[in-house]
Formats: sequence, C-alpha cells, structure tokens
Amino acid sequence: MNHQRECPVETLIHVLGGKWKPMILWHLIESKKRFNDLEKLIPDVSQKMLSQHLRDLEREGIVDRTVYPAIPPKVEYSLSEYGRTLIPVAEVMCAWGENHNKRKYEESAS
Amino acid sequence: MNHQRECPVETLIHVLGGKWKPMILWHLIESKKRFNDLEKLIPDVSQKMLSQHLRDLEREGIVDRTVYPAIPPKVEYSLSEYGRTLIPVAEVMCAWGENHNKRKYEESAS
DNA sequence: TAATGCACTTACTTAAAAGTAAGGGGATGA
DNA sequence: TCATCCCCTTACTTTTAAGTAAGTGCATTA
Repeated sequence: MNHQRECPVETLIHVLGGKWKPMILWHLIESKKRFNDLEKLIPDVSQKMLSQHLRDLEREGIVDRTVYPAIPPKVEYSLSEYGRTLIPVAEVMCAWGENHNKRKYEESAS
Repeated sequence: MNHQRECPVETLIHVLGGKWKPMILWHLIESKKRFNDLEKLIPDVSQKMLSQHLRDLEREGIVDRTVYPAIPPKVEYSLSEYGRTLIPVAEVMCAWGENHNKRKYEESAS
C-alpha cells in the first residue's frame, strides 16, 4: 500500500458501498440468481433498489445479466469473471464483520 | 462464508462506509496523526466530517484518541489494537480498488 | 491589546440515498 | 375476458449524509 497516492479503498467503497450492493454480491457469490430470488433472499429490499443496484453492478462489469427470450421473461444475474475477483475481498470483509459482530455481542453480554 | 446467515459484509460497510472513514483509516495505518495532519492529508474534508467520523471510529473501538493536557491542545489519533485488525481488510480492498482503477483507465484509453 | 493556533461544536443548508406506490408490456392460464 | 406472472420503470416523498460558515476556549506570541 502506498500512502502517497490517493487511497483506493474509496474505489471499492464506491463500487460496493451503500446498503444493498454487498448483499447482492453476497448472494451471487453462491450462485446465479433471478430477480425474484434476490427479492426473496434480501429482506426489505424494494424492487427499485434491487433493479437500480443490479444495473450499477452490471455497468461496472461485476454482474452479468442474461436474458432468456421466453415468456414470461426470464433474467438471470450472475457474477462476471471480473466480479469473481471480488470474492476474496468479500471473504475478508465478511470475516472481519463476523468477528466484529461477535465482539459486540460478547461486549453487550458482559 | 455462510450464505444462510445474514451477510456480514454489511457490518464492515457499516463501520467503514461513507466517504471519509476509509481515508482516515488509510492514513492512520501509516502512523498516528493529529487532527490538523489529517485535515491536510485528506483534501476537501471539513472539520465537521473529520471530527464526526473520528468519533464514530473511536466509538467502535477502532481509533484511539490520546489527549495531551498541553496548551495549545494536542490530540493524537491512532489505530487501536483492534483497529489494526482492519489492516488486512484495507489491503485487499486497496488492491482491488487499484486494479479497478487501472482497468477503467485502460478501458477509457482504448 | 490583538492576533494566532489547535481541536473542536453548533446551526443551518444542500445533496444523495432510499422508501412508497403505482404502472407497463407481453404473454399465458382459467 | 380477466387475472396472473415476471422484470422492471417512473414519479414522488422521506431519510440520511455531507457541505458551509461561524463560533468557542484556552494560552502563547508580537
């Protein structure tokens, strides 16, 4: 890490920041998902937020959107090859987050 | 990673999200800093945001705030022992961010 | 006496993110 | 014919984050 140049942590936060994108990534790491699947998996997400963030992630090249020309329409979202480079990032972020939650839990229990 | 439970990436984003906290972390990884140092190192940050986010990070136990009872007041901010657990996280986030920036640069150049 | 430096705080304003509610297109099934 | 399913989009409102500007307290220096 180089402390002279601009901090690129910001870039990651820009791409993955906000309330919903990490959740979407999280579920797509496991497997490709349809719009409705994600809606069910992510409690309280509105359709608007879901479609907006999926579009953002698609624009960044992280998510692939595959449309099957069927009726009713079928659209699948999956991590792109590039998106898969985020898996190790998600892993350390999750590991830290889990530990932090545990710590807070133990703190509140004492 | 466990996809049944709640995604803890959110936790990390909660702790480190927003525009300024990653920057503060970034500079404190290098060495402890005073309020004014951070103000100079982080362009465009307002005093309000700086003090607010330093306080947030302090409350989360990530940053230690040391006050020297001198006049003019001297306050030093440093990563706590717990805060140092974020260093590996920052490293992978930075690495990904740098790569992403490079990719976007090459994309726009072509 | 006045100005300066440090580390903030407060009040107010603006911008960005998210929530709510409704609609739309294009079939198919009852 | 009417309702239903899927994948959204649009318009509008609310909430949250951030920006701006000014002020505070204490002491030292000029």
